[in-house]
Amino acid sequence: MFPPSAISTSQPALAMLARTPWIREPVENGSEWESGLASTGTVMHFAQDQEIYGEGDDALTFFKVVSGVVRTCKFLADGRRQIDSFHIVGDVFGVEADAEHAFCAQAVCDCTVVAYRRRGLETAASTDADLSRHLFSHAMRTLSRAQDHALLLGRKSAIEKVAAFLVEWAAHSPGAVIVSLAMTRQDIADYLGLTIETVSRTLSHLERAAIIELSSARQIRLKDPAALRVLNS
Amino acid sequence: MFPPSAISTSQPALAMLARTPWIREPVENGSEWESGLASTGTVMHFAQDQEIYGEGDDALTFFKVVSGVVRTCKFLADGRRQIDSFHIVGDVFGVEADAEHAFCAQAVCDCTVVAYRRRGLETAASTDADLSRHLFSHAMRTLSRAQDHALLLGRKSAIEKVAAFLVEWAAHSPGAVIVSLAMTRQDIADYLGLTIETVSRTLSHLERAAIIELSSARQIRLKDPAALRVLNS
DNA sequence: CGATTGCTTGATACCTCTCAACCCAGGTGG
DNA sequence: CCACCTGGGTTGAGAGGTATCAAGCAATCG
Repeated sequence: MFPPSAISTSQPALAMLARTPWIREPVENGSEWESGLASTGTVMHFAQDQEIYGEGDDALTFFKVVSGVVRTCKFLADGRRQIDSFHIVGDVFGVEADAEHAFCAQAVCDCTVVAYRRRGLETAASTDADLSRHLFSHAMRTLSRAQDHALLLGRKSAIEKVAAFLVEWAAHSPGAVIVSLAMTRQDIADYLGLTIETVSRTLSHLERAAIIELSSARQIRLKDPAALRVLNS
Repeated sequence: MFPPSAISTSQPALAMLARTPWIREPVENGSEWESGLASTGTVMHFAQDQEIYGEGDDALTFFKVVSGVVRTCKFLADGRRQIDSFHIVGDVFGVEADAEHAFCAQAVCDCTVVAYRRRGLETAASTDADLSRHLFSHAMRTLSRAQDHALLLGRKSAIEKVAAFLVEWAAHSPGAVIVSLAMTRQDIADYLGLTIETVSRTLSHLERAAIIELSSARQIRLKDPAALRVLNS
């Protein structure tokens, strides 16, 4: 699961992360958690496309993104892939109810994560009602995203899917004129249930319609965000 | 939300339901819960296609199916529908993290449910670690189903989708030779991200391949369950 | 440089949708 | 009892959207 090279035992002071107040980063002077979680987070680095954990691996740890982007995905026997979610800074992933990870997690680009021991979370949650509420609400938010995603996959056309993706991804950098994509067309396609060709064609289509502008393949200017939102039905 | 006719104040002794030990049915002699939840479950009946709650309704209650089948679904602005899940006896639905229901819930056929006050669950969970663990695990199981569903919607062909549906639904009556469908072709189509015609054609196709036999439209004999499972990749 | 990788574009195939007709079972009313 | 109606389901013909196969382009990297 963890290539030795990926593990860093150092615990630098990390910038405050906004998303998950119920999980603190390891702090400079020790490994105690504000929430009372008596577990040490381990900072780890992964290179692009490196696997963080595989589908079916023992779920002994869960993770929080410090920098970069992580994707979680499932595969069919013949290799077809469905990306469930892209995780950005502050996002927690790999929390499971079962003993095994239901997904595989990979680095979309070079990234840094903190790994936490699952046992620590579970024992802490059993006595800390507040933490336990946070855990539940994390699960429910993840669920809600998965359900919206199912609506997209089951009932939206290619152009609606791509528009939804752009709107969702743009929300991560509010106010920005240009959206920077960390992932390849293949990632986008596997997230939206399309092929790379259809993604590419659809982006070109949106550009011809003067709704977006492809400064480069990964740099997209949203010229008409309202039009994109309309496509989200 | 609740058509007055649907509410029954009587609380008959209900058969023991296996699925959710963390939520008991109201018992004959009172309304106390074994789990310590000090809230009364209200037995309610709904006719086929009747709405139990709508998308965006205040999530003041959640439900457990006593008999019949319930579907939870979302809609796009133009009416396209995606069914998230079919709920059968013992299933809990309508548990939310937000103030509002994320879905709409409707009766697939005439059915009976018990409605529970959400507040009761929440206050009980705040002091009962075990209940709170059950709540979390319920959320995670629902999440896991939603994620498998997303893989199906995004990456499977029509025949694989239908096969998956039959296998999943057949699992509800293990050992049975004939699978009884409670839902219409439209329900199946909206669950699988297909049209009714494609569902119908695919079932005919499976029948011609001697994998199933349509005793009637809603009664399906699985002649070759192994073949169905193979189609699930 | 050549090789590689990611992306775009074109031609064509094919799967699923759309539109339409028809069938069938069940219910209703004459 | 039968004619009729209705709703759900099936089937066919054709259209259309997305996939597939293939070629070419640009940027990056040995």
